[in-house]
This record gives sequence, C-alpha cells and structure tokens, in this order.
Amino acid sequence: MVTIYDIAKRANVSPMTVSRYINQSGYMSEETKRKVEKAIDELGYVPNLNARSLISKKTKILSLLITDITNPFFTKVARGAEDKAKQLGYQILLSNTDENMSKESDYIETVLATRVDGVLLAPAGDESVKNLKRLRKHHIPFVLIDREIQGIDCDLILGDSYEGARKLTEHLLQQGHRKIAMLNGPAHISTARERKRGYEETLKLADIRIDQRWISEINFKKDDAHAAIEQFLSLDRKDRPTAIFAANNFIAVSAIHALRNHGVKVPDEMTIVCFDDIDPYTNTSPYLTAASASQPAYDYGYMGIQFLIERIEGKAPASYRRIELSPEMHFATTESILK
Amino acid sequence: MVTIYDIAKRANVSPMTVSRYINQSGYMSEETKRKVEKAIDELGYVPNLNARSLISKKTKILSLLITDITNPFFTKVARGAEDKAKQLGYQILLSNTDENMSKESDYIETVLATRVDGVLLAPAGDESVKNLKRLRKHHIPFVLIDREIQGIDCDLILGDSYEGARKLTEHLLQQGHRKIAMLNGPAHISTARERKRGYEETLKLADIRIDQRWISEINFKKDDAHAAIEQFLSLDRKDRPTAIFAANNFIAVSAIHALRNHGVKVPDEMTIVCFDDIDPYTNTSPYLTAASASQPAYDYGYMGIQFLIERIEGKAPASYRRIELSPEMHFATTESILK
DNA sequence: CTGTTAGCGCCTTCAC
DNA sequence: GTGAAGGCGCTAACAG
Repeated sequence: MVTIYDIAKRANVSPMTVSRYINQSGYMSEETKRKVEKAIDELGYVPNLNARSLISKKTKILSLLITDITNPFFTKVARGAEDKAKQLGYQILLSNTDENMSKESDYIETVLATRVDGVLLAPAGDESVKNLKRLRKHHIPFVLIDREIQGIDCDLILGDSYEGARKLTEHLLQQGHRKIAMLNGPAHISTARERKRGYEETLKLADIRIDQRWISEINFKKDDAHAAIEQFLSLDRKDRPTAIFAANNFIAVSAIHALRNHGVKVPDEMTIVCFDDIDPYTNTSPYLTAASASQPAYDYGYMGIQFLIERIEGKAPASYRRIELSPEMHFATTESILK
Repeated sequence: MVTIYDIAKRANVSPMTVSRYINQSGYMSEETKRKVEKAIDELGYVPNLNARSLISKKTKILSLLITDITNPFFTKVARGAEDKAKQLGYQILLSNTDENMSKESDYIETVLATRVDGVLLAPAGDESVKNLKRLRKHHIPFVLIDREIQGIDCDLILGDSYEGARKLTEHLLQQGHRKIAMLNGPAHISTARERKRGYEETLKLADIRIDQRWISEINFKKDDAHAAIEQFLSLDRKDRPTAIFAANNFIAVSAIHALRNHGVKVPDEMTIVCFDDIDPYTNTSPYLTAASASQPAYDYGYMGIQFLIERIEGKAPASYRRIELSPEMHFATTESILK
C-alpha cells in the first residue's frame, strides 16, 4: 500500500509536507507542491481515512438504524439521509432492525466499535431507551425519527400521528361508516399509541361505541395482518366492520391482500384508509385506499441527517429540537371509488 | 476514550493481555480473564475497530453502490445485501449514483479512501469501466449486479433480460397487439441493450415491421417517460401503438402516470408490460400492467454479497462466476384485465 | 516554508 | 501464561 512515506521519498520531501499537501494546510512553495503532486499521481496514492480517524477521532461515517429499508417510508428516509450526508461529506452505514430489540442492541454495539460520528435512528420500541442511554454514555450524538422515546431528550423528527389518525377516521365517518376497525402497530411504539388515540377520540366525539373486537394490535411489518383480518371476517354480519384504519403502509397492503384472499373486494366491499403512502399509485385511480396520510419521508431523512451533523459539529442550538411534520392527506375521489 | 491501556492499568496486567482477552487469542489464566473482564465492564470499554483496521488492513465494511435505493428493485437488493453482510460480520455503506457517472467516480474515490474490503455495484453504464479498473488497480474486490461491463472480467449476477423481454413481447403478440412500442433505458446500459434485442427479435420472428417511432430511449429513472409518451400519443391513430413495453419499473410507472394525465386509461386503452415488479400489487388485481418480468432482487443482493465476501476472504473459485437469474413472469388474468 | 518527534489504539513478534 | 518493543498510516505540536 502506498503511504505518505512513499510519496515523501519519491518527491524528496518529508512525510509532513505530503500530509500538508493533502490537507491543504499551511503554505508551501509551488515547486514542492508540484513535486508532491507528481509523486502522488505516479504512485496512485489515496489517503487512508482510517489512519486519519485514529488521530482526529472523527470517521465522517454515520449510522442509519431503521427497521426495514424495504418499507417505502424508510426507503425514502434513507434516500434523504444519504443525499444530505453526501452533501456534507459524510457516509452512511445501513442497518435494519426488523423492529427487533436484540438486533437493535447488536447494531448499537457495532456502532460504538465503529466509532461512527452519529446515529440517525427509528427506535424499535420503548425498550430502545437502554440502547439510547448507551449511546449517550459514549457521547455518540443521535437523532430520533418517526418514533419518540419517553425519558430521552434529543433532537426529534416526528409525524403528527394523532392529527393524521383523526382525519382518516373522520373521513370514514363522513363516508357513512360506523363500524370502523383499526389494525394498529404494537403499543410499545409511540406512533401506534398516538394513532390509536386519534382514532378513539374521533369515534368518541361522534358518540360511537368502540367495539374492542375491532381493534387489533399487530406488527408494523410485512404480511402481518392476515390473522387479524380473519378475526374481523369471522364476526357476525351485524358486528363486522365496514372499514379498516390501517396504522401503516405494510399493514394496509397486507390487509388488502388478506381480504382479497378471502374474496372480499377492496375497495368495493371493504373500505381501507391508512397512514403512509401506498406507492406508486397513491394518487392514481383505481384507488385501493379511500384515504391515506402521506408522510414527507424524504424530509425525515434529510432533516434528520442535517440535525445530526449540526450536533456533531457543534453547530446545533443548545436545546434539542422537536419537529412535527404534518402528514398530507390524500382522499380518493368519489368517482374513482365507484369505478 | 477508554483504551486497552486503561483496562490494563485497572486490571494490573499488560495491554497485550487485554488485547488477547478481546480477541480470544492464546490461553490465559481464569483469574486474569476475570480481572480483565471486570475492568472492561467497569470502564465500559469498547474496542476501536479503526485502530484494528490499521493493522489488519481489513475494515469489515463493504460498499453498496447502486443507482437509487428508492427503485424497488434496488431496495430489495439492499435488503438482501445487508442481511447477508450482517450474517457474515460485515457492514454496508450505502451510495446512490443516480445513473450518473461523475457521482459514481466520486464514490469510487471515497471507497478507496475508506479502505472498504469490497464493493457490490450496479454500474451506471458502460463508461463505468474506468471506475472498475480503478478498483482493480487498488486490488479492491468487487461484484457486479444487474449490469454487465464489456472488458471487465469479474463475478457477475445478472437477470436474463433477453429472455424476459422476449416473453413480455410475445405475450403482447398473443393478446393481439401488433403496434407495440418500447420505452427503453439508455443504450450504454447492458440490460437496456438486451431487452431491446429481445423485443426486436420477437417482433422480427413474427414478421412485424418495427416502426422506429415506437422505440424511445430514456433513462431508467423516475418520471422520465412523459415526453416519450406524448410523442407516442401525437402519432396518427393508425400509427399509434396499442401497447407499450416498459424496460423497467420506473419507466412503467412514469408511463402510466403520463398516460393518465393525457386521459388515456390504463389498462383499458393502453396495455403496458414491464420488466421488474410494480409493488405492492404486482400479483393483485386490478392489474395495471398486463404482464411483468419479476426479478429476484433480494437474491441479487444476498448472493452478490456472498460472492464478494468469498472473494475477499479467498474462498472463491479462481475463475469468476456469472450467474443469470431468470425473471419470473406474471400475467394478468383475462378477468382482471376486463374488470 | 519545511522537518522532527511523538502518539492516536491496537496487534505482531519475540522474549521471558 | 504474560510482557516489551515496535509499527500500522497519519497528523499535532513544535522547531528551525
């Protein structure tokens, strides 16, 4: 491997001069500059960032710890994160926790050993508090996205889950639905709690009794809704929900597939609304969902990384920031629903 | 920062003993083991992989260089890659080139400076050959996915673009279409060339004249089909294609959106077939595409990383492997098309 | 403007 | 079984 010593020897200068050239620090004569440049070119030298990190204690690497990159929400988060990181001279390590606490803990250890400069993460659940405390203890800056953790004060980028849930539920009420089920995520995730709160309060305000058999708590993961859908369908006709509020994109898609497997046509025989987009046809008929609360996922990643790097570089305000991004509501037009 | 020296001092042993404990290399008495363990616990020591890399010349970091993580094909590639990497003790750095050669070159420099152990990449185009040669020169192992580069001998994981294109085109012929347009990617990408070859040969075999106005070359990127669609629609009724073969998922989605913007109903008034899936409804009615060639994207990533790590660790066969994965054809049922 | 010295945190090598 | 010396590639701090 070519090192600054090899360059130094060939250019007849000291290694320090080479280092100065590479870092453009301090002045040097045009002639030495040329000599060094020539040697670097001829030998094909590339600086070793690892060695530099050992001294500077900065790796210019960030960790993106999300639950699943194949969730379109997180796909866009990742893209936003990578764009901003590249722009500011950082690289991104990708990790998927699958909403699994032990996987998350695993990755946290790797994060520490790798000496990344910071972490952008969507915590697997409330229990993540121990992982976050571990990061804190080791002075690794982090920013939380999408999910809040009680007892952890930090930069935070969230969606307004409560408000989005209210609007989705209200939309169903306006459409005449009275038996509205909710397919929610696990209660140990803040967004699930907030979305349920929005759902329940909206129904209460409308004086609608909430049948506990209509509320099912599953995972925010792929293909997890099948059993819950069977449960709904097994109810007597009079108790069976006519609409379902899916708490995220994966749940909605899984629900739609499960319903169709059971011969229930969506949207004709069962109305679905959901949090997040169902790409790529969110805004295109035929609408499968009657309404969705679309989150600016790219911005979560982009702003998240920006906040993180500001923290890392000491450019952030002293007090932590809490950003709540409003979901954008998409409603299917009557025409398309009837289609 | 806690180092092995701190641990050594507290445990009353030499730093070397601590190092041995961490790496489980060589024997040591149970007692010293316990002492070291205790010190590590109390001080919260975490080994510094950077320092280790400086000596071992291995970072246990791989680079995943794709065009765009938001392309569902690459999303799944990334997931497969990360899963396999984690399983084998590696981490993944994520980079998006946007099919842009200068961005790709940029990332290659970063790859070199970071001293990653290897690279899994989907080259931006034939011109990538210079970037690959640069990797070669610096002895960085790499595996290519999805796209082949002339003049570069390396492990390769491809889809059978030719065969998939033939089947898609044949399907359109069987459906009675005679005026079939192709919305292709750029000719400097191998998959675009192969898919065009499949399209053209199928039409030739059926004795169908290919109208050059039906072939449009755009980018494999989001929202790039609008102008081409307008072109198609501007043709006289008698020359206007009745079906479109979209060379990838992004092109298909963009085409569908563009068509609908122009009031052309899909699939009723224009039939679309495409390479790749259109998630999440690929296999669910209402079908927007009449047929698709679904690629096992997860496997591209999973196998790609496996091959790469085998190379890195000297466990790969001497000669390079070339894997060609068959796309899985999905055809919409007549019923659903008519719906 | 350029060079020397020392050390980042760890491991290889060779002693004991 | 354990330790001391030296060095991985680079740069901070000081000297000239």
